Formats: sequence, C-alpha cells, structure tokens
Amino acid sequence: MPIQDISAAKIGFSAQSAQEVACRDCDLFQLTFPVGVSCADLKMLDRIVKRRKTIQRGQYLYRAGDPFLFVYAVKSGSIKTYASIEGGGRQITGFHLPGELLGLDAIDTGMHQCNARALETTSVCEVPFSGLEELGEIAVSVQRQLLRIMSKQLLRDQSRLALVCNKNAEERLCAFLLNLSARFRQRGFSPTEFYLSMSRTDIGNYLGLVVETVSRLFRRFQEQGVLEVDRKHIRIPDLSRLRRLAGFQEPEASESGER
Amino acid sequence: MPIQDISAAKIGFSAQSAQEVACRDCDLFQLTFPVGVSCADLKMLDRIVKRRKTIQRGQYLYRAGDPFLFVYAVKSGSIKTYASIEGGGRQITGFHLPGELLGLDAIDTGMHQCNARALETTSVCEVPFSGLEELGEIAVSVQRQLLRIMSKQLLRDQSRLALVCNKNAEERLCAFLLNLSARFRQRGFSPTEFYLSMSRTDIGNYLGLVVETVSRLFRRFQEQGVLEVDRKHIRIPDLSRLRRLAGFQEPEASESGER
DNA sequence: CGAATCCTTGAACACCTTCAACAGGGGTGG
DNA sequence: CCACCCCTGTTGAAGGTGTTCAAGGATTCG
Repeated sequence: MPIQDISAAKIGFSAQSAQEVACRDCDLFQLTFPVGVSCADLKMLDRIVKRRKTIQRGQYLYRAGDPFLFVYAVKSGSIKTYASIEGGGRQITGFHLPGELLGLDAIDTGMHQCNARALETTSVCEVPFSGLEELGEIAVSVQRQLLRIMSKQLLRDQSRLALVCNKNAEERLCAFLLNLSARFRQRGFSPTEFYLSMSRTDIGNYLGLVVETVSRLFRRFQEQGVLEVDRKHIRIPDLSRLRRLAGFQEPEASESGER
Repeated sequence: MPIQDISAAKIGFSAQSAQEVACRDCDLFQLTFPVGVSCADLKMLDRIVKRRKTIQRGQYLYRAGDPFLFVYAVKSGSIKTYASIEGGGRQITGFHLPGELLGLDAIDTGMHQCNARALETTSVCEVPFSGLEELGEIAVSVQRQLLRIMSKQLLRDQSRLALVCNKNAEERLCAFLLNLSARFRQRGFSPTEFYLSMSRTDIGNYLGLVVETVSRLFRRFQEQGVLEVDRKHIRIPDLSRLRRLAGFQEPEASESGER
C-alpha cells in the first residue's frame, strides 16, 4: 500500500518519503489517547505540538551537544541517530521511522548525546519538552505514557544487544529486516516490500558488521531467493522463511537443572 | 575500604556483601532529594519504601513473566538480570550494584521481561511502583527524576552496544572493569580493588564473548601486570593503563568532510 | 569425600574482517 | 549531453581474532 509498484526505471528516495503515518498510528498520539486524557488536555497537546518541520537528506535535526529542547516524532521519511565513540569511530544508535519518537535519551543531561540526521527528505513534529512536562503536571497519564515509551525503548535496546552478542552475521541481518518489516506493518506500511533509506555502511554499523559482510549477505539472500534486492528496494517473498533464517526457533538443548 | 586485605585462606562472597551504600548515595534517594521535594513528600516516600528484603545467592528477586509490582534498589550485594532469547540461550542485561535501581524496564508491559537473580547475599529496598506513581501525582519532580533515571539507562545501554560493536575482546573487558570501577567509586567503594561477584561465564555473556576468551584475557592481564587477579578478587594497579588498553584515546584519522 | 559447577588451557577451525581493486550511480560543471 | 569526480557498493583473496571442541584442574557444597 505505501509502496506502489516501482518501475524498473526510477527508484528514488521519493518512493516512500511521500507517505505519512496517520496521527492515530503515531507514538506522539499514543502519548495521550489510550489513557483517556480529557478533551481539554488534548486541545492543549494540540497547541503544544504546533511546529511541523521538514528537513532534507543529510541535514541534522540536532547534534550532540545541542541543548535538549524538543522531542521529535517522525511523520514521514526517516532519521538515523548516531554517537561518536571514544577512541574514534561512531555508533548508530537507531533508525527512526514514521510514527516513532526520538530525542528522549537527552532527558538526563539536558543535552543531546547523539546526532540525528535525515536519511531522506523527512518531516517531523516538534514538541517542546517543557510543554510536555507542563502538560504532565495536569495529566499524569502523559507522564506515565512517557515512562512507558522509554521502558519500551529499553527493551528494544536490550534485544538488539542480545542480537549482536548471540547471533551471527546472517541471523543479525535477517532479524534487522524482520524488525523493519514489523515496524512498517505497525504503522500501516507494507511489511514485505519497503525501502532501505540507510546505507549498507549504516546497516553494518548498526549490526556490528562491516560493509563488505552486509553486501555479501544481500547477494547471498538474493541468490537463495530469500530476498529480492534492487539497491535500496527490498521485497521479502516469504516472511516465515526469513524468520527461520533469523534463528528464532529450535529450542534444541533441554533447559533443565538451572539453579 | 570496602575490601580489607584478604588473607589467602578465605575469599568468600561475604568479603563485600557486608558493605552497604549510604542512603544518600542511592539512586532511590536521588529520586527525591536533589529536586527539592518537600519534607512532607519525603516522609511519604519513607512510608512507601518500607520493605527491606534480603535474598541469598542464586535466589530470584523476580522472574520473567512476574507482574511488575516493585522497583528495587540494591542496598548491598549484587544482582544480575538476564533475558531468555528466542532460539535458545540467554543474554545478561545488567549487573546491579549497591545504590542502583532495577526493574524499570517492566513499566511498559506491566510484566517483568527479565529474570533478576542474586549473585551473592543481597539486600534490597522494595518500592511499590503504584506508590511511586501516587507520589508522582503529588510531587511532579519524582516523575521527572524517574524519567531522568530511565534516560540515563538508555545512554548506558547505548554505550554498551557501542562497546560490543566496535571493540575487540581485550578492549571490552578493560572497559567493563573500568565501568565497574567507576560505579564502585561513585558509591563510595574502592575503585581499584573489588570483588567480581559474577562468574566468568556471565562476564563473557555480558560482553558478547565466550568463557574461554575471558579466562585467557584475565591470565594475560595478570601476566602483563595490568591486573592482579585472584579468583574473583581484582586489583587494578594502574587505572590509566587500563584506560589506555580500553582504547579510549587516539583520535587518529582526521574526521573531515562529513556531509 | 564425591558430585556438580566453574575455571583453565591447548589445538584446530570458522567466521568475519582486512586489504585491495573495481564497478556503478548521482551530481556537478563544462 | 558528456566527462569527470566522489561516494557507495561490490567482489575476491588473505589473514586474524575469537570460537569450538576437548580435556583436565580447582572450588564449592551437600
């Protein structure tokens, strides 16, 4: 649905970036709706989330060191966040798709620790954090939802860590694609056909692999018929097969006698 | 200070577990104090944080699937949390030392996703989360602190991920020890001499390495004089040397022309 | 004291990385 | 429109780091 058939001729960034999530599918909306915020509060939220912003590919939404003023929700397009690591190099901390929030890891220091950069033409909703806190004083449920969102983020990070620590290159890439697939599905996009707005290098960095490995894996998946790859355009013919390759089954050894 | 000289004869878990953090050095206390909660609120917190609990080595504080009722602060001893991963195996999500909170990753689902198990005789403060939320309605600052603590946790996870993705085995172990060192220092324990309450297997799992590798590294560090290792007892003769080995310097290649 | 677990050590192997070279778009400017 | 350049991606061969497998030693606890 989000991706129409793409002619062989033109595969560009615009292929998906034009697609927006509906507000009801956005984390920002979830912040208030499901917990029964009053109508008046909703209006207030509406006043607070006034600003809409569009940035071009390669532009920064914020940089490490910037004061933490806003929380962002991706409306369309995508954003990558990455941190410089001591001793050189950088680490991608996340890819943020339509409907997802970013910036919350800056709450503690009041300063952004990561750089956030658009992977394509991207439109975001900008929410002053102070306003959100203000709102929180009135509607405790907003604060509570904020906690829930951060808690969810913690779980995501943990599962990514488990991935990098316990799975080999093939399984990691499969899990990554399945993750994207699920997120697209959740926001109303196609789970079997989508656009990878990030570079192969970024994917590698995200998964703890080098570019070459990622490239080789894509080729192999293509050869084996697991994926249909055309540059950044991906089609997954058989999700369950991909799931099998990700190593998400086979309990195997008995788990007994654990004291 | 926390570790007296240990005679060659008896090195037991009791070596450190007897040592408690002072309340003022505990995250739970930080939850209220630094933001100027009123005296009445403090009394209320005191009423809420009534329960003190002690568990023995190997016992569970909670298990995955348990309802999320309490947040815990480690008073003395240590706790490991780990998750089972799909496809078999498990992943250690954290080691929790005196003064540190755990359990917050269960907020979202209302159910614990991890198992929490004592690594030695451990004493914790048990705080009903509902009470904390209740308190939050009165003192917004408590909610705010909760957000900050979770935000800090997010950053920790990110830096751990960066470690596993970008550093080799040697650097990872060094960084791990330095991390422990800093946390002990922060809570008033010796940063250069401490007790590893977790097994080598756990350390490996935590760092994305197998036991054998960890074992070999400890031996090498011992040989090179970087560490003095006696079972689970560790002494760091030269912190800055360890820092160098962790690869926390040498900017090296110029970081120009990034668009 | 014996059983179970944890830790250690060695040797062979595998997976991924490193190094190197080239192909292919996309953009710019002539 | 083509030439050119830069960056990203691809492919191959060699190499290294950490794993796997196997066995033995140490420690703890009943």
